[in-house]
Amino acid sequence: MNLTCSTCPVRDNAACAVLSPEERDAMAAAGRTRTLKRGEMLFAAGDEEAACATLVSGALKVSAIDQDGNEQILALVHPAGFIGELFAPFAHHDVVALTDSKLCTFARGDIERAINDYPALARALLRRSQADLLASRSLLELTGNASAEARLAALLHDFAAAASDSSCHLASEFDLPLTRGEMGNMLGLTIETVSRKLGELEDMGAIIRKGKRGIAVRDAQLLQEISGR
Amino acid sequence: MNLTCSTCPVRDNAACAVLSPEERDAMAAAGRTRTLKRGEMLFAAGDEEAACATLVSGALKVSAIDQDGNEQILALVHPAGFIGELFAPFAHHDVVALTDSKLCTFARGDIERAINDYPALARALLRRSQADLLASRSLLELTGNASAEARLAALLHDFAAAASDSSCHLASEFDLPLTRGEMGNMLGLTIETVSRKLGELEDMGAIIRKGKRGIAVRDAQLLQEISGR
DNA sequence: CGCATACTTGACGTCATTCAAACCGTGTGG
DNA sequence: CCACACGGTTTGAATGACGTCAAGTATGCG
Repeated sequence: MNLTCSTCPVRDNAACAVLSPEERDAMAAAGRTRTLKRGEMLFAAGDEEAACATLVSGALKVSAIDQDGNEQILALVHPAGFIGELFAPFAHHDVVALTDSKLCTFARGDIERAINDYPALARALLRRSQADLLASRSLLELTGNASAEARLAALLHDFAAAASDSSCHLASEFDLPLTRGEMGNMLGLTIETVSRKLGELEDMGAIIRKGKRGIAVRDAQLLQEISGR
Repeated sequence: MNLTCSTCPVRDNAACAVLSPEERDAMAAAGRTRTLKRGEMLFAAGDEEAACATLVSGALKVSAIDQDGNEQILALVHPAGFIGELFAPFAHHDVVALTDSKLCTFARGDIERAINDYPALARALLRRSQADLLASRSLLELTGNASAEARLAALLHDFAAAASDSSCHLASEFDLPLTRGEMGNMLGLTIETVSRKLGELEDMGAIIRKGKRGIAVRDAQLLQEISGR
């Protein structure tokens, strides 16, 4: 399917926002939209012709599978995020949809050409890459020393912040984008520990579980204190 | 001190290698060399006027201090590496010299100007940033699930690879660039655990400790197996 | 309705941490 | 030269947090 940037929900936030209208039209001619259902894979570790993409809606996970078959989630991708290892000969990680998602994909060659032709695009991607680097290091910081409780509290805090439209306060209620197992894979914990600690956070009065995936923040202050930041 | 690119040991590998001679001269006029002694800080988390820099020789660590005062090492910087958060209003992490180091520093404004003026530089920094991102995710992968033994084995393997001039095999003998405590901070372990596991790796025949910091690789194959990759 | 998938809960084991003490190499001052 | 203090390291024993194994409980979907 061809791209229709004019109605794109992330056209002001994605990397392509820095392009002039003419430049964007040229990119749009090279790109294609693609939809992924929950669980579908965009590309796998080792793929040589992994496309690049901007996420338009939905959510993705970037994960690695170790030699025992355990998945480790390395990053989440939110709308306007860019996926693709530009200078690597093959993909290092799997990229999978967490929810039904819409993307705007480009062949590697087209992106490389665009980076050369449009300096502003290179700068925009550099900015995104640095943001991804910071996010990756935050996760590293979190999984490095913190207790299971603190890790989970921090993750919930992040989700609540991401689910809120305002950037300054938390959503009071939201749905978890990840299963217990995925949260465990992200934080270096087991399903059982995640489940138990969620219960304890509820007992402490920080959150309330609403069914399987729903979370209501009862005491944001407390949640933040437990997370240790 | 002014820069003398012609004798710079990393002039073919650092980001500035992509510049034309004239462009590089212009950059050199804006930059300054700086030396750091072991333990000296380049900048601290929160600094607003953190300079950017290319590491010429030595080694740096990028680390965060949590609210209990524990350091967590997020990344190591090797010669030709670039340091600096280009788009952040302030530094998020500390950067400290692990050994006596030589850098080539630039004011943030000068780097930003150069990125705008020289598209090739933006691309080179993008490439570096993506490499840093991969490194950060590797560390994440390592500290996520692996046992203390596997983490340490992987770290030693990486050091042995970094210490070798050839990119395809390990150095058979090298000095640890980090103290036990720093290795622990990097891997999410305590000093005591690092010390014990080093002993066990020696008992298993994977390595031989030569004094405090020296390591000889006795069985690279075994080391790799223990590391689980 | 019945199966599958995700989640919860409990009992128990294990690995890394914690606390404590001793050890080593190096530099310093008497 | 020796004593000694200091930082980094090693070693031991006890504790505890999280993992493992196993059983049981929703929730949803054909």
